[in-house]
Amino acid sequence: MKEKRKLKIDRPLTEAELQLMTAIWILGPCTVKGVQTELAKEKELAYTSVATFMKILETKGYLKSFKSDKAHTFESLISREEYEKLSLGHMAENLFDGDHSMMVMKLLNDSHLSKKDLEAIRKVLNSRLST
Amino acid sequence: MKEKRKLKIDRPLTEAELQLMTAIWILGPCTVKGVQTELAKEKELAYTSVATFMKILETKGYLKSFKSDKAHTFESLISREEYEKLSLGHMAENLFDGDHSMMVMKLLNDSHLSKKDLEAIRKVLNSRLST
DNA sequence: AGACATCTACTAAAAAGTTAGTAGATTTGT
DNA sequence: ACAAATCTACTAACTTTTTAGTAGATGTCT
Repeated sequence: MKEKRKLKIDRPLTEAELQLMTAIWILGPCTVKGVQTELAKEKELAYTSVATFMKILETKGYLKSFKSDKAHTFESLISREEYEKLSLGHMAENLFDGDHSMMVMKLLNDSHLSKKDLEAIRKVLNSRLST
Repeated sequence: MKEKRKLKIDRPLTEAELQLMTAIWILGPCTVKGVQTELAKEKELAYTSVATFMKILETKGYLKSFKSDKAHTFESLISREEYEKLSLGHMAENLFDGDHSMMVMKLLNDSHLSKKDLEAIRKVLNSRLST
């Protein structure tokens, strides 16, 4: 049995926090400076602002940090995939009365999915159904 | 061509606002008192707090109100279905790089969907594919 | 070692979100 | 029409989020 650290997430990431985390997920272990640079593509933010957010995210349990040679290095404690899952679950609870299949239906009907997308989805669906 | 009022939604509803709107979607046109009562099942809130939220939601363009006999009656300007769609779109943008099909995949793989759910999804999928 | 750059910790302050009270207006029942 | 109840508008306070500055610590280069 694999050991599984469980991250307790009561509220989802705020908008700004999510932008930070997105940069961190792209970069992997990184410094404040690294995140600031990556983030700059989307949004300019003062070095100290980025640092503040990193600290907040650490306090909230999304990041851990350790002191490497010069600057602190930060590392995500939750993968993007995990967070995507949590986030979908949160949305399901809040907006779809917990019904995940409703969400799938809605996406199928409302999104502009290409034939290729739909085929890929069918493939996954079939493999889920054939077990 | 059907006339389509476009509701500009920059940010999604906040947690508390969504709870209000959920009550309003259940009730249809309603008063502050009605919403307070409906909401009480989930969360007790002072009459004036509910009134404040209604006003905020009106200012933000989610509700309109008109004075009926005694109290104001409020009415939603966006259906739950529309909001669900917007919300999914928002999440797609923020977390899935705009890729709706990724979201579907994730739901199929991560959610505990029953055989019945999966069959229903297949049905929708097939009808989307057969056009 | 001293000067310079960079980093962290602490502080702060504005904006948004959440919750509710007070007072004056309106309605209702008698 | 008057008293009681209810409603709206305005205000307020407290929390969280977002953003950044200042000062002191730490590391770098010569």
